[in-house]
Order: sequence, then C-alpha cells, then structure tokens
Amino acid sequence: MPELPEVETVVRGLRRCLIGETISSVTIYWARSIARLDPEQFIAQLTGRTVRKVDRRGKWIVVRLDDGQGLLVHLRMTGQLLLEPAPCPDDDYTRVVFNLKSGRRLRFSDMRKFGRLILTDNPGDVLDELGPEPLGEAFTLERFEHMMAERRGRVKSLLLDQRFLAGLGNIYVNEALWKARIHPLRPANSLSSGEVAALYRAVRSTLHAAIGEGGTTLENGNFRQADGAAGEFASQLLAYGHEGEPCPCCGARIERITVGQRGTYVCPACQPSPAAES
DNA sequence: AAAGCACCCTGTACGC
DNA sequence: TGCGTACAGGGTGCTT
Repeated sequence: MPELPEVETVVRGLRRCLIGETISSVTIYWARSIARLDPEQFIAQLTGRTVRKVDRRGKWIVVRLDDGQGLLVHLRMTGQLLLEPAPCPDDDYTRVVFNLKSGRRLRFSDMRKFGRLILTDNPGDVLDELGPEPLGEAFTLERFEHMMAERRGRVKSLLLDQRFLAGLGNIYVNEALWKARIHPLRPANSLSSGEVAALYRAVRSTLHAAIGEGGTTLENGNFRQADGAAGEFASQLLAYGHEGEPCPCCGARIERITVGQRGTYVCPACQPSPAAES
C-alpha cells in the first residue's frame, strides 16, 4: 500500500525519466479513475502538454505541466505509475495510458480501482487540506508537541488522518508506534513529552529508512517503483504483519488488534495498553 | 472533536 | 469443484 516512502520512491523515478516528456495521446480504460473531469476533457487538456516538474505532497504525486496545470495522482491501495518502453503489454489492471513523444509511455495500473487522477489548475484545492509533511523543515518537534497537546483522540487514528499529518499509512504508523513504545489507543494528549519526542523521532527515522530502501513491497506485490522494481523495506518491518511472532525488542508475542477498523500490531509488553494502566 | 460505518473494488482465504 | 462470505486497505462522506 503506497504511503509516503513508496510515493516518494515513485516520484524520484519519474523525476529522473519523465521531466521534459510530451504527452502525445492518452487512452482511458476505466473512466472512474479520472476524478472531476470527463474523460474527453481530461484527454483534450493533457494531449500535447510537456512535463515540467514532479513533486510529492503527502501521498499525492504532483506532475506539473507546461501550461500551469497539475496532474495529481493518488495510488490508494494498488495503484502503480509505470514508465515503460512503448511496445509493452498491458496488464489486466491497466486503467490509463499516457503515450509519450519519445516513444515510451506512462501507464497507470490499479487492480482495485481505488486510485484517482485529478487534472486541475489549482492543485492547492486538494493539497492545502493536508497536514504538514513529516519530513519537512516546518514539522519541528515543538510543532508536533502543540499538535498532539490539543487532541484527545487515539494517537493511531490521528497519525492516519492526512489533515493532521500527511503521508503516513497503516504500515508506518504501526512501525513508528512500536518503535516509540506507545500503544495505538493512547489519547494523543496523554503522551508525556518524552513519548512525543520518541514518536517524532520514530516517525521520521522510519520514513527515512523506508525511502532509503525504495519503499515496502509486501508479498502481494502491490507496490512497484516507476521502473517496476520492488521496494526492499519489507524485511525491516519489525511489528507490522508479525502477529504471534516474538517482539524483536523484548520477545513477547506481537498481538493483532483492531483500531478504527484497521489491523494494528502491538507488543503487549513494550506498548502497554492505556486500559490496563488505569 | 471524536468515533463508527458504508462505500468504493477485487484477490485471497476460508467454511461448507 | 465450487459457491458464498469475510477480509484487507485509504480516503470520503455521512451519522451519531
């Protein structure tokens, strides 16, 4: 499931190979992948455009075009943006294909059809709703302390809320909370300043490490880099997906609980439950 | 503000 | 074999 490190990895791949490319034609196989615009408008407005920049904001891929428009791509669960040579077979899940003047093509594949493409003059309409970038300079420990202090919801749900903090998903929230030894059900404003600092460091170090490995490709193979390669961070996941296995820190068995309808992995010893404490 | 749920989808894993 | 069902997940939108 693409989260910040996976999206960053895709963006870096596209930045290397897509900038300067001109779109010669667009084919849409699943119209609902396109949000806001009719497929005909989407095609008409993209044909002939040249890619100027590729950026990331949260889990959004932001492709800046020569006419000032932005193509926003959200991969959701199973989306992939693949840059390929033109004579290349589609998979069963190809939803949109951008043919490029160089002869290559950019293909949007998405098994579960949750991904979305938005072409807009005002990317801010979408991106300004997001919380701070966890790896950005503006996201200081001091700011995080203030953010946490005024919220009393469950810390895990809060970290997953893209308006609170942009880019985290279920995998990295699980890892960061385990690393910081904080139970996911703890109210955000119940964390000590030491715990907030540990969580801040855990979030950032986990994201940096995952980006360094090119993201996480689980056994289902859902995530692919822009060149089709897998990410290598899965072997470094210490809690996520490890139900019943010994905690790498203390040896207790990792448990799987549900928080906000999401699978959640905790070490009962390292991450004491708030209910058990009170 | 917080929490729950239905929805959007489909592959996988299960029970019978 | 094969059918039916539950589940997984990010985000949106609605209700409580």
